[in-house]
Amino acid sequence: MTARVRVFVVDDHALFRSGVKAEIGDAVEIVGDVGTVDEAIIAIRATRPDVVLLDVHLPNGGGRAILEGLADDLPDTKCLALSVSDAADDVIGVIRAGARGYVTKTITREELLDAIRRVHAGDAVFSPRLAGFVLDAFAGSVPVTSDPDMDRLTNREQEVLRLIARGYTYKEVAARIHVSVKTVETHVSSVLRKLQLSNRHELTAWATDRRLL
Amino acid sequence: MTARVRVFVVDDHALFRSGVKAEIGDAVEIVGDVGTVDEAIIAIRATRPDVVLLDVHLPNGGGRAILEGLADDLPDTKCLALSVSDAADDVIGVIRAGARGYVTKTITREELLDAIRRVHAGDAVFSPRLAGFVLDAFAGSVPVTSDPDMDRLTNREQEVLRLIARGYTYKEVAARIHVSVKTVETHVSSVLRKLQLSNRHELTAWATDRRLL
DNA sequence: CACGCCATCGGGGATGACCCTGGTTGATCC
DNA sequence: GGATCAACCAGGGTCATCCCCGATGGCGTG
Repeated sequence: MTARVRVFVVDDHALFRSGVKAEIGDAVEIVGDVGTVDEAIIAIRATRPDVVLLDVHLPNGGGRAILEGLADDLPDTKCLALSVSDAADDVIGVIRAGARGYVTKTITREELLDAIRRVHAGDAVFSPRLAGFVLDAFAGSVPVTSDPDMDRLTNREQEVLRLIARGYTYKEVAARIHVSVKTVETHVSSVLRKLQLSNRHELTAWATDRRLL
Repeated sequence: MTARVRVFVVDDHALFRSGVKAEIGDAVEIVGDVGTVDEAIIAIRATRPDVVLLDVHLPNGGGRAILEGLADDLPDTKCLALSVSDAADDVIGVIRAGARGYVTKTITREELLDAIRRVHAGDAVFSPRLAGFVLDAFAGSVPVTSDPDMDRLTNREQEVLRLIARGYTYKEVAARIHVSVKTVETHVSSVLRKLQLSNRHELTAWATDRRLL
């Protein structure tokens, strides 16, 4: 390792940033540290660090906002999410947004340095438990968290909902479940009202969100 | 660790299975080993091991066939893919099928034992480089391998396509790109004709398939 | 310069989507 | 036995979707 890894720190707690700098500032080069999303996007573009240590929970959008703000502009800059949270939603969200690793703040100095080096080398780094969340989401095994909205629909309404969401016309749905088009219209209206949606496109989006297809 | 982890080995090379048994048979309990997909599904159901060491490349479907054959019947049995291949497709495929880890056969005895214990504990285990493949696929950063169908559309048509696929009405699209509703209709017609689709619902499905949203 | 392609717009029309206000039947509950 | 609700159906209306026909101007290519 000839040159030290250039690291940028984003966290809304100045004390935490100081802690990171004090702990690992001798082993890596801290090229900057900020506490807000907007500052981060500007400063990261300017300094082009090797690795960004990114707090997941920030005002104004959090780490995801930064990842999305940077988009694909900096292919050589890897982001390592660093959070107190070990919630699945946080992990999955930030990974979807493009982070290359996720570790919790309980990490030790040595583990953090190792994680930074590995992310910089192109590897993905995880607290093992958290990797499980990602895999579950990836395999699609999060089976829809029992749906209160869906329960408010009658059986027939749910049946119609599924067909409509797949793009069938009212006429096709009517033929398929052997009722009149008018009945289908009635059911669709009920579904839209109960789910507070305004048309079948939103309904399709709603259904795909919940993987009901 | 009071009881030894119960491990089942699936690999079409008997020599390799012997090697695994010789190497780690003292540290874990090898409850069985087979070389074919069909035998594996039967024997794994019967022995209910804690961890299955699973070769990815097998005759008759490979490791994925076994994972799919077992489906969710054995929630307490974790599968650790073990392969000579470090190809992204292999890794992603077997993870999608439900494997909880993937390591290459270059692994050392100690690393393998550690991987087995961690998978058994519910963690996900990866050779770091391979984890990157999974994350890339998960973040959807495989940006659609250059789309011949899409290329046949003009810029304006692609723009309209994206908006229509998101559920905007013709009127809303017209307002957004500052043209008349009639122009939007024309573009949509062209898109539907060129892509050989018959309505906007199929268009939405087509677009989500390709992750154009 | 003629030709093709793109982008823009229009008329007219058939069908679909969505809403509103009705109605009947049958099951269930108190 | 009245109240409630799911499921079914109708008439009539408005707007959206999608198709047919057509037109104009710009822009690049042979």
